[in-house]
Amino acid sequence: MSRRGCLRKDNSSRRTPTIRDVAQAVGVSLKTVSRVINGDKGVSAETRKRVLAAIEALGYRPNALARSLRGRKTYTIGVIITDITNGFFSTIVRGIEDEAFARNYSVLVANSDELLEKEKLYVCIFVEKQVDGLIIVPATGSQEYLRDLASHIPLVFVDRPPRDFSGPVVQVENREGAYRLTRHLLEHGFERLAFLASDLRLPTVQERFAGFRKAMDEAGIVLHPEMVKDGAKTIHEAYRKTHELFVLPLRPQAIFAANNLVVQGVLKAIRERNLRIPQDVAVVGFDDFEMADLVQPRLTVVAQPAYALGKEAAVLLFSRMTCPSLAGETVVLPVEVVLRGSCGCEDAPQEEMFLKGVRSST
Amino acid sequence: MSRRGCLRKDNSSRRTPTIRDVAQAVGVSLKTVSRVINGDKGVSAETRKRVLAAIEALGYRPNALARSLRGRKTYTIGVIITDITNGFFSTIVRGIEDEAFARNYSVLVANSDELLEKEKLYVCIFVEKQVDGLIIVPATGSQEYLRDLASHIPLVFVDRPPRDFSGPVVQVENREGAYRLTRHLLEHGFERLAFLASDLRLPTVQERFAGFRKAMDEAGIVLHPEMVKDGAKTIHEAYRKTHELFVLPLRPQAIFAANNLVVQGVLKAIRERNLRIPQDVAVVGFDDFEMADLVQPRLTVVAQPAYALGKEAAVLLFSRMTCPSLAGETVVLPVEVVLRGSCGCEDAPQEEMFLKGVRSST
DNA sequence: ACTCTCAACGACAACGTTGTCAAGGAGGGG
DNA sequence: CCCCTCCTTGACAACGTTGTCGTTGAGAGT
Repeated sequence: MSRRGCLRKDNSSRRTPTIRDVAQAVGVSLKTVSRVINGDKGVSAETRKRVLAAIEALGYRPNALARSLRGRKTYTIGVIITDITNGFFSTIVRGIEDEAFARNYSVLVANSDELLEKEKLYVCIFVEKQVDGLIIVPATGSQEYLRDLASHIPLVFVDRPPRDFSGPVVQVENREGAYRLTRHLLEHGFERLAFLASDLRLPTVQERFAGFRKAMDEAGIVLHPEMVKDGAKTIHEAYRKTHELFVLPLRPQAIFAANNLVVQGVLKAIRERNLRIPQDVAVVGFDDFEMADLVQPRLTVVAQPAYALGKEAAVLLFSRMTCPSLAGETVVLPVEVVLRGSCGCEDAPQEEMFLKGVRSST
Repeated sequence: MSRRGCLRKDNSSRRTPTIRDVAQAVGVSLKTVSRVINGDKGVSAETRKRVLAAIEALGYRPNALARSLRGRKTYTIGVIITDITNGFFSTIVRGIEDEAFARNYSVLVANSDELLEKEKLYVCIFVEKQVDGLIIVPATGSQEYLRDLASHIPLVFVDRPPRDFSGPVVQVENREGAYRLTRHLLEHGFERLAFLASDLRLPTVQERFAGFRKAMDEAGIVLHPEMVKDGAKTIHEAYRKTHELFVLPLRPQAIFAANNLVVQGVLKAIRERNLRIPQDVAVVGFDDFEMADLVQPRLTVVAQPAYALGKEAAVLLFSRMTCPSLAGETVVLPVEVVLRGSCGCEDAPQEEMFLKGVRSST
């Protein structure tokens, strides 16, 4: 009487329980348990109840990995932005996440830091992790490397179109917004306008510059090269570039800051120089943010619908995931010029509820 | 001559290639290809070269899902914060993501919106997705539900300790920071201090309030209940609560805003009332952020090392992942009181490089 | 010539699910 | 009584990897 056959099928050890353990406990097949978990029909009420009880008792949790491997669907999307720390991008991510959450999807996030290599690496990692779709804020450089991938996995770009590659993009009216804002500046009578940007190679920045330029051209104003500054990728760099602007023999009368980081650097430099806004120099920015409303004077900006940008990108991605035949659409969201004090307008904060007749006390 | 045996093993159709396709192409076993992919030894240079060539030719990419299922490791961690839109949390996430990236890990993020149910749901989803670890900013409520989970998966909390549950936490000196800042306010001679918070049930807020209170007690100042306001979870709510503070018969001389959102609401209300800071009312905040430096006067705050908070949490998580025996540690990071103008101090912005002798021009 | 070692490689099972197909029994209609 | 249908259930394979173990053959040592 050997001990052969005494198979060590001891499942009692501390291991996270699987569907097999549940089946064994109830005395049914794997498939039956699977059916209960997925709410499939074809299970008697009696059996279902027993299976559910066993699941509860054992503390069984389905393994999404196995499910995904089998079902070829991970319910996960990848999001690559340049830097989550930037309020504009974190708001986009929030828009995406909310939409994903509503559809039972999770979100993998990555910061590319505007580095193409990092972007590529993350794309590779996320693809290997079998994400069901990818939303990308393309870094400077060529997105040509995505060509092959695009036919295998749904892809959507946000904020900027990719380079050397065409795919669905969700972006804002950069040109139009910059054009309108610049015109407004010109209507105030300013002529020496400076344009300060993070990176003129960025599509968004190019569009904004085009709008800026168009307004200038239409007004017949010559734009001096030294009034256009590039490379202000951080607040500090923007701050430095602003100072450079002010040591010029002909100082700018107004500064167009091409994004939210730049405008903060500009503000900092101006404060340091004890210049008054807008009397000594007017300032406007592209992209609104909470604090733009709280500095003195309040900042005039082009407000971008960052949250909607993310949400629409997600909506577009999901629609392409269910119906890949959709052609590469481009969605352009409207922007709004928000006039406050920094452009030279008289700043009239809207009265809010609590001020109805209460303004008295100092 | 029947057609039996003519098995339809046609792998040429457009399907993403697997390790099997590579093996077939080269004429070796699955295992050999696997070895090449993983850099295992036991493969001749010749074979390795041919396998690599086939991988390249077929555009093969390993499937991380299958790998993870087999290897019981996903190289993914889950991060649950309350709202990525809040600069404090997005910076924490950045700290985590950088550390994860350095270790070849990816990050799943989720916003709980301070809703316990949402937090639970995400924990459940992430666990099912087999994340290797979890970093959580616990929402208000009890984290007791994590008790069972904690023995199965490494868990680290950031910013706040969980309730009804003990686990490793990475947080800042809330009490100490608030205490020091409050003392500073008292040294300016203010006596009627108001404390405005998002939610007094939050551990961080409780600690900050305790520090605030301690300073007040030590100074022998009675704290009137109406000087403590709760429930300012958004900028707008903080704004409203601030107005409430000002219709009181005895208005506060200084306001302690318990977080970065609150301080923005406070600022907005004060602006609207045309009060001067700090002459009419002083303002200080907990948590520093870029714009605190740009409002007029600049904001005096307790600066929290948000990035380090995230980074340390990740470091702690990874160390627990490799060595689960580690007891539940608590890491407390130091804070710094940053004196600027809003507390009543004379605001002296530090001279920066560009101002060396340039200040002249107006 | 024989054994021994070691490198190179492969067959097989397993990770935890779910889709496919088929079986078994109950019930209804002729 | 038989056939057909429907409901419930289960066996098996497959998803794409990798760990275990076994096989083969070349070369070294005696």
